[in-house]
Order: sequence, then C-alpha cells, then structure tokens
Amino acid sequence: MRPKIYIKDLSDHIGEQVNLKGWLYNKRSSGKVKFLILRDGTGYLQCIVFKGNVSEEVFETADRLSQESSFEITGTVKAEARAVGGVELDATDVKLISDSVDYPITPKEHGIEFLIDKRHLWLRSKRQAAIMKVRHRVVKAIRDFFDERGFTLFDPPVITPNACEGTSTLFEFDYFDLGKAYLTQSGQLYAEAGALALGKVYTFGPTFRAEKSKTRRHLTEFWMVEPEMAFYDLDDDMDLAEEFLEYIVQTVLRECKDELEILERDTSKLKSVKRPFPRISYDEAVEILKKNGTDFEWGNDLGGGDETIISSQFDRPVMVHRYPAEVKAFYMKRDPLNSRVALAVDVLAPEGYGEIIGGSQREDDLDLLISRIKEHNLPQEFFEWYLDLRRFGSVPHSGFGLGLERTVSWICGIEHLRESIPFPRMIYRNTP
RNA sequence: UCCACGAUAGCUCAAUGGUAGAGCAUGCGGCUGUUAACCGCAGGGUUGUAGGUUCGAGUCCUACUCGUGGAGCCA
Repeated sequence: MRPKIYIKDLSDHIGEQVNLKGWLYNKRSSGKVKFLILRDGTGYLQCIVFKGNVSEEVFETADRLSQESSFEITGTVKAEARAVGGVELDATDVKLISDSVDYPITPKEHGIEFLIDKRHLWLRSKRQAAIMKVRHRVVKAIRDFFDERGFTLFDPPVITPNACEGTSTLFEFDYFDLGKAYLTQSGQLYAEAGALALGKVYTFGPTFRAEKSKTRRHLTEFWMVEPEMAFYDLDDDMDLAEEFLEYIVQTVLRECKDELEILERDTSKLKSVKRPFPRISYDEAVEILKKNGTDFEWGNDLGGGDETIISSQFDRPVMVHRYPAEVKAFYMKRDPLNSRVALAVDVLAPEGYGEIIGGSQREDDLDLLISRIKEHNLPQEFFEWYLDLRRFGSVPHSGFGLGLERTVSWICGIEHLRESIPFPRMIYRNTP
C-alpha cells in the first residue's frame, strides 16, 4: 500500500519505471498532451500524459482529474530541462483514488479571511507547506541545540493555579472543587525548579494568553521554549541566547534551501545572523530613540514601533538589557550597580520582527523576592513552593523564553504569525 | 477596551446617484511542451442585516452584525 518512492528522491531514479501516489496540484493541457502536477508532500512533479502513449481510458482519467483529487501514477522518470525541478514523469498509467469536486482554493489570489477559514486545505499550498517544514526544522534545531549542550527537557504543567507574572490576562476555568485554575502563560517558574534539580533544563510547549491582542505579532496559543540554567548570570544568559539564535538560523539556511526559495526569502539578511550580536543597555536604546526623533521617556517599555527603530540600526538581532525594573516581572533580579534597573534582556529580531526572546537573571534572595511579590499584590501562598527554591540552596540562575512562531515568521519572512502555526488561535477565531 | 478601514458571483475585485461587470474557478469545445498555460462559448447575484433620504441607492445617512490590522499587553 505505502508508496515505495517519493518525489524528492526521483533524481536518483532517472530512467526507471516508478509508481507514485499523491494529489493533483494543478493541471494544464494542450490537446493530446496533459501536464499533471503531482504533489506527494515531499515535492512537486510534472507528469506527462501523451494521448498516443496510453490507453483511451487512461487519457480520459487524466483529463477528468480535478484540483486536489488523489491519484496514483506510473511511468518513466526523465531528466527534462523544461520541467520545473528538472525531472518529469512520462506516464503510462493513471488511476483515480478519490475525487475532489469544486476545491475552494483556486490558483489565484485569495483574501486572508477566506484562507484562514479553509486553513485545513490552505496547508496543502506550496507556500504554507514550506512554512510548516521550516517550523519543523526550527523545532529540531532547538532540541538538538539543547541536547548537545547537556540540557534536560523538563515539561511544565499547562494547568496552573495562579498567574505566573501577574500581569497578563489568562484563560480561566473551573477545576473541580479546587476553584479557579488557569492555562499556563509561561513554564518559567517550574523551569527554575528544574534548573535547581538538574542544572540546565528547557521547557518547550504551548502557552496561552487571553489578551485581546489583534496584531500580526500575537496569538492566544503559541509555542515557547524556555531554557533555565543554574549558576548563569545575565551575561551567561546573553551568551547562550546569541549562540542559540545563530544555531537556529544557520541550520535553517543550510537545511531548508528549497523552502526559503519557495518563500522568496532574502537569505542575505539571515546569513549575517552570526555572533557576536550587538548588546546595548536600555539607556543606550533610549538614546537611539531620541536621536531618531521620538519623544520616548526613560521608564517606559519599548513599543512595537520603538523596537523597529532600534533593530533597524543593526544587521542582526540586537540585545537590549537592563530595563527599568518597574516595567518588568517581579522575579527579575535588580542590577546591584543600579537598583532602578532589572537584569533583564530582550532580543529584537531584525527587519521589524520585534521581540523574539525575553529573559533575565532571577531574583535569588528570599527576602527581596517576598517583598517583590507584595509590591506586585500577588498572593504569596501560591508562591510558597517557588520561595522554597530560595530557602533551600538558592543560587544565581537565569533563563529566557523564545517565541517559536515569531522566530519562524522572521526566518520565513512572513507577515503574520498565523501562518507559522498549523491552526492559529486568535481573538475571534478558534476554528478550524 | 480604544482607533482606522472594509463587507458586491464559489474566490479576487470593478461599477460619476441612472440597465450589476471582469478575471479565476466550474461545464462544454479547440490546441502534441504547458509553466498561476492559452483561445472560444455557457451557467452563476435578495450588493452583510434593518431602517431612512431620493423619481431612482451597490453608491448618500443612521444603527447593528461580522471581518481586517494598529494601539495597549507581550513571545
């Protein structure tokens, strides 16, 4: 039953007779010759059906194939300069597997609303399939990177009893007799427990934010990878973050050439993603903003437009560190040299893609952490287990979170996060 | 939550307040090398909903519904 050969391997089978299975991507005809474009998930292949080379019945079958109908085709593999991809199939037999009537996504332009409604079919298009393959390769690069460096995968719970950072709006639901529970907005606090147990860990899973964000940079459900390391200070954290991003981007450049070409990505912008990345303090970022004519005031958080101005000064990701403590989360450690700023870092991607990493050195002093929890009006009883991490052998430790969809969107050069995840979840949309 | 824009054929879009159209898709016909093929013919509409102005509304006004993406929040 299963295919013995796939399109991506055909260049090793020139001159051989093969049998392929897949779907009709597109069809052209010129009287007595039909051009069937077969897709099988690994590539696209032009199949030629000449009227003189096949039976009347087979020619009729080829004529009746409609867009996205599934079929099986047998023929001889030929090197052919006129075919896209350089290889084509000279068909001798075509068998319909299952029909496809009135396939809604035609080979013309469509609006985003329509395409998202048909997301389950849109994924069959060349472009969307290429994005999914890049996403897969990014995920593999992430896992390889941490695996090669002695990290342990550490899965945090998705159901949590409280807000991690106390700021974002969370999805809330009833949890049996225990009252309200929430979908996680970050696995970080749990990753800290992991780091103090295992040294270096990373979490990787879905994350949920109930913010009513309506922008190209937000989803309500997205994937985040969060490494957390014992005995890492902020500089160590930044070293790891830049090595990590370089690794991901250079791996995709090397392994996903075909996909990046389908996406028409300007890869020269990715090739320059090499260490070292520029590191600027928040104070220096404010100077850049003022020089570029904004009336930005010290103490505010960087907005989307501010990030674009800053990142446009550099040809690779830029790390902005030491933010005003007031705009950052309660668990971030203050800079011993300047208590107004937190030992935090955001990594801004080039080309206006914005914040793809947010990280910090964590507060490791029990009393300071308790006072921060109070300042933020957070319920201390929910954080007792977290405070235990400071009661029993507290150590300096750091970590960061990388947004998978933002990273994939940046590498692919796509406009909107919704194309970088198979089934995006946004405000006003939870289907298909 | 706030701001802006939008809704016309299955899809993408036209249409000075005066007969609702094109391309793609679909069906039929033509073409032995097409590259989102091309050429000919055909079918396809309660112009988002409700009201109003007008001799006359897809077009102007009001409300609502839905959508889009920007702010805020952040990955």
